[in-house]
Amino acid sequence: MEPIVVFPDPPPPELAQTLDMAGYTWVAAGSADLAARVEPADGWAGAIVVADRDPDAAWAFCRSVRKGDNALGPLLLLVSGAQLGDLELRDELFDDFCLTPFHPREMEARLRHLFWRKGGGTRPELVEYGPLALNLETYQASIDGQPLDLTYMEYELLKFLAQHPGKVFTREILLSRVWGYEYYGGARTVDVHVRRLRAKLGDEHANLIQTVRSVGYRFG
Amino acid sequence: MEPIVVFPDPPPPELAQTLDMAGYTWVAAGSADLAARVEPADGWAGAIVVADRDPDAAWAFCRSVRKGDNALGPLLLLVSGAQLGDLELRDELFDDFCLTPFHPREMEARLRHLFWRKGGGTRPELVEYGPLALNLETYQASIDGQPLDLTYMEYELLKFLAQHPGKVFTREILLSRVWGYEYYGGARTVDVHVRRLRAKLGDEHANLIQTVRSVGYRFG
DNA sequence: AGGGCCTGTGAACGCAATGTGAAACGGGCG
DNA sequence: CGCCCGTTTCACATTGCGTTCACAGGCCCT
Repeated sequence: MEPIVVFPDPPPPELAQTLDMAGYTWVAAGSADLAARVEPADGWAGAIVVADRDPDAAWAFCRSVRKGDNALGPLLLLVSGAQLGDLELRDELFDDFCLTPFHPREMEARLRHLFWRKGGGTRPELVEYGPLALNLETYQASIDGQPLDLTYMEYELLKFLAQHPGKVFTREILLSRVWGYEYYGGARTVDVHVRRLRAKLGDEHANLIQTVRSVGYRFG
Repeated sequence: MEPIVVFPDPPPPELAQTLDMAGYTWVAAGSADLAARVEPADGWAGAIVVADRDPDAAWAFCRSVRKGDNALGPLLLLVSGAQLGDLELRDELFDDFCLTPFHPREMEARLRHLFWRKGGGTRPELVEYGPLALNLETYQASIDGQPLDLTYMEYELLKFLAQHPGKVFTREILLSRVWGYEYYGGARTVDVHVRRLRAKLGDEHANLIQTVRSVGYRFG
């Protein structure tokens, strides 16, 4: 089995010990860049991200590793109880989570179950909503079966919105979740991307992205 | 959302309480037969099986419910730490598990994540009062199920009032709490917004916002 | 009944939030 | 180096809606 990539470097000793005891091979990486550089030819089996120490760095790692073109295996988060609320908007970033301090046997069980699920049923990684379909593997979007020619940011923005249909997001939230936490720039950038998305969606479906005045945008 | 089926009947009180608090509708079933008999037309949203009391019965329930021709939603197990080993050979029976005693917020997070993975639908945060419902995530208000087209300030004012039913607020208090502490403007602004709210609520429900002469307004 | 408050009502004003077009920026590639 | 594409920023147009005002109507007290 390919190794698991673990963030951060070094990981907490109890995590390292648990992984060793359970017989997993793993490699620690201090950043997504590093993880990509030392990635084995056949990819990582999955990732374990410790998020209770430096949450922002952990989320950034998740995002980067999930955006990689390689279809990364399951991603398991390690969070503190106080972070449970933070998970709400980040469902797409992880497959399972475990509270710290964790019981080694619980961690083992979760990892085993994650990898079992991975091997058993390969699901088509799709986001669908009405006539819209986003293929997360091929980075292709289509509406009514017609492929859309979206740029990277357009695709990412549409994906994020479509993953939370109905929910309203402020421009600031969108900037931090789609562009990245460290992004510092004008909020009007969002408007412009929304405009181009609407144009590419066509008159008929432009209203898939709705404006909520003095709040933000909503999909659906 | 369709109800969740819970085993056994009755479930542990803390589980029932957590589900209620999180806003899920659920039905307890003492056996798979019973669960099949009372199943709604559109199926169960998922299942929660408490396995720490009577493991054998719990496994039997899982097997039966999984064998049903209906594609049951996610199945979440509730197990004790001592049972972690038992999970190893039963990966196909469940989608996620939670250790007892469980933290309500962990349970909520797992349920949300399970249902998110299933269909993208998350449980909305609502403010409800009689026929009125305010969805805090989508910024949508509805009365008797009919959506209301409210502006931002109308929505905010109605939300504030509905969050404190029965309580009377002076115009000054409303201005400071809804508009903002630093707000400096005429108190008649409140009147106008109340009027438009009443108009949009319709004749039948206009009295949801009551005038308390020479004091202010009250909801309910 | 009458007068003083208080609230409801309709319309108009003005600003702030958003839409829109185009130009500047920046990085990758030939 | 210069071109191309995607992104960001800016300036301007537009419109939605929050605020204000004047007046009408109702309630309560004397």
